[in-house]
Amino acid sequence: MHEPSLPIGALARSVGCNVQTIRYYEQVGLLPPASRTAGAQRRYAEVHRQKLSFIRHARELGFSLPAIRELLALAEEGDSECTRADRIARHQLEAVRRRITLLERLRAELERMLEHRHGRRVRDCRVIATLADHGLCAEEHHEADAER
Amino acid sequence: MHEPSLPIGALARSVGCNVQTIRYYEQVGLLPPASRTAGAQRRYAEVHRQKLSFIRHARELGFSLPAIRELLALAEEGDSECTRADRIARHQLEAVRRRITLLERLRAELERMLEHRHGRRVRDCRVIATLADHGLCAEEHHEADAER
DNA sequence: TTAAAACCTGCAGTCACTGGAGCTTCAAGC
DNA sequence: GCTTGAAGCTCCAGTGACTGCAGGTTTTAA
Repeated sequence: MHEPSLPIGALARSVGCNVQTIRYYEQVGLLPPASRTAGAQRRYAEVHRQKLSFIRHARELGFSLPAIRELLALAEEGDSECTRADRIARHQLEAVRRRITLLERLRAELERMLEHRHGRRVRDCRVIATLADHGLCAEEHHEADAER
Repeated sequence: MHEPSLPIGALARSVGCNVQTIRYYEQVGLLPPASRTAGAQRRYAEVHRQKLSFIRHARELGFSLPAIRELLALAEEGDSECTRADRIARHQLEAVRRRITLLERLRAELERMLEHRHGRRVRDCRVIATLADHGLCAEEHHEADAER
């Protein structure tokens, strides 16, 4: 067996992240240490690629590193109940939904700002005015993000 | 005139942020320094409240601090052309739209993950499986966020 | 053998705050 | 005037998830 043969750069290219990120994941214990050549360079096996791919995919879905850590641990032991993983995913989904709602409001307001610009001088500028006077926006979006 | 009379805590409450944030804005030069009491406590005037409100509102809309700095400068001199402010807002709107598109995809995938869970053991868990195997997601959302 | 590309460690920086330690000042009640 | 507790002060470190750099070493192909 000569399995672990992927240098860090090739691994990075293969999952679409950069090398510092991989070293960072190793440092914080998300990714198990690679084996090393005589000259101390990292060489990765297929199992690393799979785990890293899992992590990156989860990151793209917006999971935090602590959440991913837990998901990885759950994935490891295939016997345990799925409910915990479900709960994490559901939590994430709710966060995503909240964020979308918020962003939709922002989009609406920005569009309104840009549509209604009638002045070409700042003093009549809707963009500035809207920002200056919170009362000008139709919906109130005060409630505080609470997220991120 | 006894204008500047608002202590930092009251100002914070009135715009819905916390006091450290206000001190931070002063530190990075977004908010002009408040006048001080004999005992060196900050006292704010109405103009500060307006400016801070502008900043917070812009932050809620997703503007970065550098962008806000520029918008504030523009708002200051009411004579200049509005186009710059427009460009900033338009740029921001595009970013918001991209973000929404991305998040909609994430939401769809998370929902799919959660709907199709048939196993109650991790080894059959759709959540874990989806994360482990990128091929399982219908749309591809690889292109790299590029945003935020 | 040589040269360039890729790798290594260690540390600092990013963004927009947030939190804490340890101290001082203010305002209200007595 | 005195006390007390809330609110303020400065300075510094930490957050999350990386990213970038300096200065050196290893690998690989020509």
